[in-house]
This record gives sequence, structure tokens and C-alpha cells, in this order.
Amino acid sequence: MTLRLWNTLENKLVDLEPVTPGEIRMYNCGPTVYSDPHIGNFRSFLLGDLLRRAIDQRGLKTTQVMNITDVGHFTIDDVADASGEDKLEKKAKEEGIDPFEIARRYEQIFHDNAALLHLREAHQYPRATEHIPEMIQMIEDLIERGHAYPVDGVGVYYRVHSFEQYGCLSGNTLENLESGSRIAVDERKESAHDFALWKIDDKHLMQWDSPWGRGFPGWHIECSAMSLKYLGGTFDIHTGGEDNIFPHHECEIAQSVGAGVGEFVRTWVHARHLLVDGQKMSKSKGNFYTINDLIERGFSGHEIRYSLISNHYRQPMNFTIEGMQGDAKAVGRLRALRQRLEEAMNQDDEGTDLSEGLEASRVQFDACIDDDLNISGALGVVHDCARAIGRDLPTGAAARQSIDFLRHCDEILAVIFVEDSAPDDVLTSEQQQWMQQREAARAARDWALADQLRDRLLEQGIVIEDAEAGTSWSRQR
RNA sequence: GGCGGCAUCGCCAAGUGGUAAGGCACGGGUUUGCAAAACCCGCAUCCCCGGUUCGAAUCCGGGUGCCGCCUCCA
Repeated sequence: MTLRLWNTLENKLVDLEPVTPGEIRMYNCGPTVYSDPHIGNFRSFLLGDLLRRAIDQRGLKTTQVMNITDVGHFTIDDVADASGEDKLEKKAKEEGIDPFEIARRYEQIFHDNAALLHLREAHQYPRATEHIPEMIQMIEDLIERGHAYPVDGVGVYYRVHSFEQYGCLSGNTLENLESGSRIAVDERKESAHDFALWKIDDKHLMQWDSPWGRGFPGWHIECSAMSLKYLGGTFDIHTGGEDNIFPHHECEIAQSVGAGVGEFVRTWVHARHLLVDGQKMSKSKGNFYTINDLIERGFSGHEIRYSLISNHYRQPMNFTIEGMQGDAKAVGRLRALRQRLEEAMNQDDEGTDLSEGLEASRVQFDACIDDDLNISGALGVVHDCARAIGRDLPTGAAARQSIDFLRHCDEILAVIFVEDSAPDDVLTSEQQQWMQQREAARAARDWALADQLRDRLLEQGIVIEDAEAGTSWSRQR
């Protein structure tokens, strides 16, 4: 009856036991807002959403925080060999506008996409650029405690050798790192593995004053500073993509614990990467689908959501359009059942009582969710149950009971009862004419003409369906 | 070299000692003017070898193969 999650820190399944009874505080590593978020980003954000929904459903108070990374970031080696360019700035130069403007624009796209995929809104979306003082404060604390040191004209580095637990999350202990090191050492750093907390660079477009000179914060410090501010020193869950385990989250631990916040995060949960057509997808390779790409292909928000959550978050997922089509069909059947039930609900009650079977399914469903968010298993329960319901469609009260069951499942899944705010899609006037002509032909029982018009529409990617309620169309995909 | 993960039907995938969920595709059927949609029926012994056990996809040992991370990356 308790939610169990795979904790990267302990490398095992752990029961979720709130730091503060009855309350869960969760931090989700959010978007870097310098380009369109892609489906891989959203797989990770959806992990946060599934957790949020599961915790909400279990009656715990949730506080969910997702950061907006609106500072671009050099790597320290990029700085060292001068080959790097901040991505946000590169984009700003390319598009000839202010980097803050770009960041706001992509932040809006992120929020729009999140709404499209029916993510519940987090309680806070703190922006890195609006928390520079908090970061500076934490860096000062780290220097004071001997965990960091400034280098004149360069910035501030974290002294990894001062932090014994370094490597506790990723297994990349200093010993392990040094044995396989391939990093060129910057002689201004005490150790090759020291990472930047503050960087000084007068060419950088986004800059702030600091005790060490005008510059910008290192990549990892924002999450330490903002999680402390909004969730407190010790909190329950921190999520992100698997690539964040090292260095990002490892460094966060070093920073937060080093700054004296205490235990920091109890449970670290990481989503595995998503492949597209069997290949690793990355921003630099450009082989990625954004949410908008899939919308343009005719898929709707709930279908994309279904597809992205239907694979376990700790399994690598191979995204393909064929798979997406299959998933769209599967979720479509659930929605069709919902519609049939909503109609049957108002019909006369036949006196059947499905409560026992539905309750058993509900218990199974909940057990799957509790078991490290086993959505695939949970979907199995739903489909199984849906087939049983659809076989002999109940009416009246029994239909309502069935709907209640589906609603319960959909509190987590959010694919059956959600309504997509799809952009208006209209047929051309010619296509509309064909539709009308076909209706007339059908009324006149001129099947040959009707079929001919249907084929013509299909050639243009319009699929026609005749139902009792009337004829509808959709785009082929 | 270091750290970690995975291998179940054509494809996706659940399953953690008791005799293989579910989805897609496919085949057959009900329905339909014909289609579509919906519904019904059918469809696998779990990478290899050895071991533990009354019993293993599930545990142990050894192979083989695949993948991720090791300072851009969800």
C-alpha cells in the first residue's frame, strides 16, 4: 500500500517514507529553455507528473517544484580551450535577439507542451536567473566551509577532494574517475574534477555582479540553491533524466550537503533515455521529435502521453512512429468505451452490480502503481477490465460504477477523460464539397459515387467514418 | 579502464519460486450498403549452458549479445 521507488542512491527499491509525515516534497529537473523540448525531455517530465499524481492520489500533501534553466552553460573545458559557446547565446546571436527573450519564448513553449500532455501544474517553476543572490549565498557558504575556492579572474571552483561522499550517487568516486580520466587538466584548478560554481567571462551576454567579479553561475548550483529555498534542506524526491546522475546530481549533493543543508534528498529517481528508431536522440544530433512535430503528424496530446508513459521509466524506450500509431489505437479503444458507458449510464438500470469485480481491478491497478510506477502492468489491468466491461455493456448504475473505475485509473494515466485542446483543423472547401456530395449520394443510395468520393478524400489523407450519429472525418497518420 | 542496466510471441511489454497479463500487427467472426469504428474468438514456455528446488521466465554460477553514464545532453 506504499509507493515503492527505485532509489538511484541506494540502488534498490525503497518505500516512500515522507520526511515530514503526510507530506511529500519533490523537485523535478526541468527544461533548459533554449530550444523546443523534445519527447525525450517529456519522458522525464512525465515521470515527475506520474509521481505527482500517484502521491496526490494516495492522499499525501505534495509540493512539486520544477526548475526552469534559463542560463545557458559552458562546460569548464569549453572555457579552458575557448571552443565552447553558450547555447542560449549562440541561439540569441543566430536569431539576433536578447537571450532573455529567447528563454521566455521557449519557456512558454514548454508550458504549452506540458498542458498538451496533461501534466499537472507544479507548485513552483523557479527560474535560475531570478535566484542569483541565493546561489551567491550558497557559494559563499561553501567557501567558508572549505568546500570551494575562488581563482582570481576565473571564478569559483568546488573542491571535490574536500567532500568525502563524492561519487555516492553515480559510483564515480574520485578514485574511479582518476583511473579512467581523459580530461585535460586546467592548472588553475586544484583537481581536474573540481567543477565551477561561478564563472567570470566578460564576453558572456548574461552576467551578474558577484563578490568574485561579474560573471554567471555554474550549471549545478541553481538546483541546490532553488531546492533549498522552495523545499528546505532535506526533501523526499528528486527526479531527472539518467544523464543527470553524473555530473549534475552528484555535484548537487556535494554542494547542498557541503553547504550544510543536512541529509538533502532521500530518494533519487531517474528516467532512462528514449531512443528514436533504435538510435540515441540528442539535441546536437538533431534526430529528435518535438511534441509539436507529433501534433503536426496528427497525434493528439493524450495519445502522445499514453505512448510516452506506457513503457517503464527505468527501461530504455525505443520510440517509433509505428509504435505511436499502435498506442494511439489502444488508447482510442479506452476512450470509445468511456463514450459508450456515458451513453449507457442514462439508460434504465438492469440491476447488475459490478462493484466486486471493479474493486478487485482497482486494487490490482493501485498495486501496479505502488510497485515503482508499473504503468505497463497497470495498463494491462485497465485493458483487461475494459474488455470485460465492453463485452456486455452495462447500463445505469453499473455503467456509472465502470466509469468511476476508469476515472480512478485516469487520475494517474490522464488519457481517457482528458480533452485535448487541439488546434482547429478544417477541410478545404473542395473537400467539404465532396463530403456533402457523398452524403447526398448515400441518401440516394448511389453507393458507387459515395465510394468514389470516399476514395478521393482518402487520397488526400482524409479518413471517413460513417456512424449512426453521422459521418466524421480524421486525418490519416 | 571505472560505474550501472537489459535479454519474455512479428513489434511493444507485464511478470521477483507454483505452472506465461495486456497492447499493436495478423487470421477467423458479429455488425455495416461496402468500409471504418466497436465487439467476440484464435495466436509464445521466456538468449545459451550448468546448478539449487517437489516445482524456475523468476534464485545461484558461467557464457553470449545489447545498451547507458564517465563533465553539451531529459
